[in-house]
Amino acid sequence: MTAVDLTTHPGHLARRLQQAHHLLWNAMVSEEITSPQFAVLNALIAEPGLDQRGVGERVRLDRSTVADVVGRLTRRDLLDKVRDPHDGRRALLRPTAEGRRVHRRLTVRAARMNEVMLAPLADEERTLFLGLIQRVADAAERLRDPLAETVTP
Amino acid sequence: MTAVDLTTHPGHLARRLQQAHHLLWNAMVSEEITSPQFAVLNALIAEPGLDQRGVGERVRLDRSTVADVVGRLTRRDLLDKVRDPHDGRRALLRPTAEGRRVHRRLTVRAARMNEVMLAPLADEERTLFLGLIQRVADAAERLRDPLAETVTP
DNA sequence: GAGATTTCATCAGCACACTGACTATCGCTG
DNA sequence: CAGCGATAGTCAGTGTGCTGATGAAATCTC
Repeated sequence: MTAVDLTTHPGHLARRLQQAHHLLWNAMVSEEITSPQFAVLNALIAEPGLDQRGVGERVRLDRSTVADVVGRLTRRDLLDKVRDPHDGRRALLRPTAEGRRVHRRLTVRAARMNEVMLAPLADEERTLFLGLIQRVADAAERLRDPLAETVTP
Repeated sequence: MTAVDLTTHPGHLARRLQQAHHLLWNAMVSEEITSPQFAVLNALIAEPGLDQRGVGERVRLDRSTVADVVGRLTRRDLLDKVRDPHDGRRALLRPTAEGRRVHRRLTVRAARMNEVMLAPLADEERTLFLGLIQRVADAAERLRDPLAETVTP
C-alpha cells in the first residue's frame, strides 16, 4: 500500500540509463568489444605501460574487474601484458597494433552513438546533464576515499 | 595518441553513477537486499499478484534477470510464488508479511540515501537531474520498442 | 639485514544483466 | 477438436562488478 515512485530514485534511474546505453552500444558500436573494454583500451592508449591498478584508477574499476577485462582483451590480442622487470608484482599493459586499430574504429562509432543517446536533449542540456552526473558520481567517490583531493596541481 | 575523454561519454558516466549508488546503498540501506531486489519488491507491493513479465515491465528488467531476482526473494521468504490456476504459464507473485516489513524499513533508509546521494546538487538541480536522466532513458527504451506510446490515458 | 607492513595481482563467490534456445501452456482458427 | 502460433518461464552462456581471502613481491623499520 505504500509503494514508492522509483522515478524519484537516482539509483534506479542510473540503472535504466546504463541499460539504455548498453542497448545503443550493442546496436551502434560493437557486439564484440564492450564499453568497459573500450574504456580500458582507451586508458592504455593515453598512457601505455600502465599497470592494472593504474588502469582501474583511471577507468574507475576495481582490481578484480580490471583483471577480467584485461584478460579478455589480451585473449583477443588487443593488449600486451608483460611482467615489470623492475617490480615483480606489476604487470605492464600496452595496446597492440590491432588494439589501436580497433580503438580508432570504435572511437568514431562511439561518438555517433553518444549523439543518438543525447539526441533528446538540447545542446545546453547535454553539457548540463554530463556535468550533473559527474558531480554526483565524484561526490560519492570522495565519500569512499576521504583523500585530500583539495588541489590537483 | 588519440585517446578520448570519457567524461564526455554518457555511458561511462552512467556506469560511474551506478557504481556510486551501489556504494551508498550497501553502506546506508542494506547489504542483504540489493536495489533491484527492492525495486521488484516495491512493484509487488504496488500491484500484488503480478506475474514475472509484469514485474519486468514495471522495473525494466528482462525475463531472465527477473527470474533470478525473484528466486532470491522467494528463497528469503520475502515473496510468495504460486502457479496461476487460470493460466498454467503464469507464476503469480505477492509479498509476504516479512516482505512488507522489509520493504517498509528499506523505504525509509533508501530515502535517506537518496538525500545523501543528491546532496551535492541544489534543489532545482535535483529535479532537473532526475528529469534529464529519465528523458534520455525513456528515449532509448522507445528506440527498442517502437510501440505507439503516443497517448497513455 | 631480518621481520613487519604494504602493495599488486589472482581467485572464489555472489549478484546483476543480456541474448538465444528450449519447454509448457494457452488461445485462435479451420 | 486438432493443430498452429503466441506467450510465460527456464536454462545455458557470457560479461560486468563487488567483497574478501590468498600469495608473491617490494618497502619500511628496527
